[in-house]
Amino acid sequence: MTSLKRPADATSAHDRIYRTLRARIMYGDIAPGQALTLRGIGREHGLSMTPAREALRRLVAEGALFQSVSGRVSTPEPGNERIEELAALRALLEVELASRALPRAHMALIDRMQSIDRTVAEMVAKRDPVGYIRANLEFHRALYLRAQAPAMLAMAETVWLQLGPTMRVLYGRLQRAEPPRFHKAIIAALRAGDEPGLRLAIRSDVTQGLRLLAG
Amino acid sequence: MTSLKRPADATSAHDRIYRTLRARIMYGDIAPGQALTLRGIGREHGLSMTPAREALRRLVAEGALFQSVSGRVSTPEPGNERIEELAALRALLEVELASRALPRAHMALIDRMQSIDRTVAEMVAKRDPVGYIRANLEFHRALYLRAQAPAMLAMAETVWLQLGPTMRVLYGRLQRAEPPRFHKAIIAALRAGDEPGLRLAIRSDVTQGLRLLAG
DNA sequence: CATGGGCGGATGTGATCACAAACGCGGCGC
DNA sequence: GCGCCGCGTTTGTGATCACATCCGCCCATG
Repeated sequence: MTSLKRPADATSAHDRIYRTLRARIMYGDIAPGQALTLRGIGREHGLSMTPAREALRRLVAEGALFQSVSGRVSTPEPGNERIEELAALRALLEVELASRALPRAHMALIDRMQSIDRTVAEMVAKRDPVGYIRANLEFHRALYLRAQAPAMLAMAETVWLQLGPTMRVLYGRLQRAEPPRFHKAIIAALRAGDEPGLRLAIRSDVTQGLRLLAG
Repeated sequence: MTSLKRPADATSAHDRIYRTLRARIMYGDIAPGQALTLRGIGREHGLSMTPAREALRRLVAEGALFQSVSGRVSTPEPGNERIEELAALRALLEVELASRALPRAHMALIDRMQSIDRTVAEMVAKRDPVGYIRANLEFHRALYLRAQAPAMLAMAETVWLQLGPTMRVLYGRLQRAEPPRFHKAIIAALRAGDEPGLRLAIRSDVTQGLRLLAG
């Protein structure tokens, strides 16, 4: 564990740990309730506990991880009321983001979204939950990037992050290999420049999967 | 600086630093562009740089502080487009929070909000920007607490935090001692149970001050 | 055999150290 | 007098250590 190499590192070490863990959590690669230890995370990345501590604390601050009173951190197991609230936040933020992106959506973007949607369908067919969640969020992010609203997009991603572990069990629960129904409606509304239709389609798509949890 | 007694400490040390700094930033007690150093913050609290580092990193993660490429942290000096975006976020989140709180707003809550509003007016008369911002946010928080939506409220507070240093210069800029015009409209809508009116009043109150910056 | 106490390992927290990079100030050259 | 270079100081980063606490497991006891 001797610190020697420092090969022109673009980003700091804790940032690498942070990004790695963040991606794993957001895309449902970690099951709810899983415990994470400072020394364990550090060892996995060949680093000491210092960067691991900062990465974990940041994820806790963002609501991606839960910290018990004794300081142990683990991925959260949110209750239904919290899931519903996060879904409502997704709807609120993403409808606004889509609405702002609509006037700037070129044809190239719509084509790219359709391509991503095909990837989503592939992942559904392969029963790959992590790939599914990643592609699905990529579909949304591609649109929202056009909204030119970085703070709003960051908030939406924070919500995705908090929903990550839940989305895993959720999309593992729906066994039928059905791709998201509302993506086609989203693309159609984008093509038509139909703002009310887009808002409804986004809201439906975002709320869709989460609804069957409460039922 | 030797660690001696830790007698039933309710919260950890970095949390105390975090809360202190967070309050100072949110209520506009720190001017934009002010630099903060790890050793300086630690020394101010009689602690080493370790807890200071974690508190600062958390505030950076929440967007309350800006970190330069060299790692130095300072309070941000946001551009106008970012301020507008944050104001839009306030409107989006707080209208929803108010709408959810409306059916649960008892008479006692409305009375308390009126009392807080008098404090706001006092602070305006005393030309106390920090007291003004604190009382004003307390007015809003009292209402939103009734929404029973902790994640949404946390997001709204994060936006307040990011706007803190800006609000200071903003409310320092409007020299006339005028209390917020729309608080009365908010209270009236609450009394009447008028949801559309409440949504409009909240949106107006939130957007009011920020508008004159762009003008 | 069940249950509770105690002990050892695991874990988080804060302090301190070593080091590299960045900042700033003063002196030197023009 | 003005600008630029260089060095000392400041600052952030990661590693390591000391310590208190927590968790779990094993064994003794009823």
